[in-house]
Amino acid sequence: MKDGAAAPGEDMDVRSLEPSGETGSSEGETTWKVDGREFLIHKHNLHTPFPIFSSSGILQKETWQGRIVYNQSQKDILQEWFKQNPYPDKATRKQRAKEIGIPESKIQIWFKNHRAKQRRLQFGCSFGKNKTQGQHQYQPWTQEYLPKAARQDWTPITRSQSHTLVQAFERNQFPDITTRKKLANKMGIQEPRIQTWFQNQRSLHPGQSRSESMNSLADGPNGRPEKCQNHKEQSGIGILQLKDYSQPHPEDQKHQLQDLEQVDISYILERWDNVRQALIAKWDPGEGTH
DNA sequence: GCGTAATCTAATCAACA
DNA sequence: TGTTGATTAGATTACGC
Repeated sequence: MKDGAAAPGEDMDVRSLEPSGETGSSEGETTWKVDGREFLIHKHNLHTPFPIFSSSGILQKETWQGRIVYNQSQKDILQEWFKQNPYPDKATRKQRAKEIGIPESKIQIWFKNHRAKQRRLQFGCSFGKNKTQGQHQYQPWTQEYLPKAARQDWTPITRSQSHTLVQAFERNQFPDITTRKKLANKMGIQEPRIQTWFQNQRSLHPGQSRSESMNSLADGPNGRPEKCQNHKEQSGIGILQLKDYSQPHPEDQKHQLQDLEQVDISYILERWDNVRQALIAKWDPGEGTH
């Protein structure tokens, strides 16, 4: 854990957020000192009304869910279970999840990624390039473990729940983890089921692309939103990111920020707007606000 | 930079009305 | 039997070390 960084899924107390002045850097860049840490602000990041911090910053819970880092003992256990059965059914996954304190959906993801890894190891990187090959043709494990077609825990979705989901889908076909969790809590359905529902709906109703769901304010130089792939260069400094895949509309984004528990979002928005206005005046005096 | 958790689409299966 | 929730693979993205 880096100093000052929140643990995955853990919110910092933004009430202590206190912009303490800018420090100059290169042209079109400045840093915003917040609570002892520095956040880099790029000139082209100023036209979003809602600051989105990188994972090294404050509001991590945006598009990318903070990833779990399994410890060695958890990995050992998972690998041992994988040897026993690379396709555990839902009941088994739930049981395993309880035993090592990892959500069942994460167990499922781990097994899926591990199967892919095993295939790569066995067949090399070229494996999977030819999609005409049968889906289960190259399993490195024995036939007895081929995936069962068991669909346990069928989740009936009521009419009112469906209505809520459809409304959410119409607003945004690519809800982020925060939105999915909010929906899950609201409807009493597990978040992975929400995710599955949206995936199935996107298959049934292809229309809005992922990029179309992005905030129009977040358009990059080519009229398309910037891809969020600069984290590797950030190394310890937060960036107020302009883009977020799954924010279709500023109002939705505001609602999502408001949903961040324990966060006085009006405070951070107020501060952000002050900084933004000051920087726009500095960098684009003639442009004014958006 | 690499390993890998998380996410996507597409195909398919199977429970349910 | 059609609809729809669940699961899979492969590809890809992005985070942590």
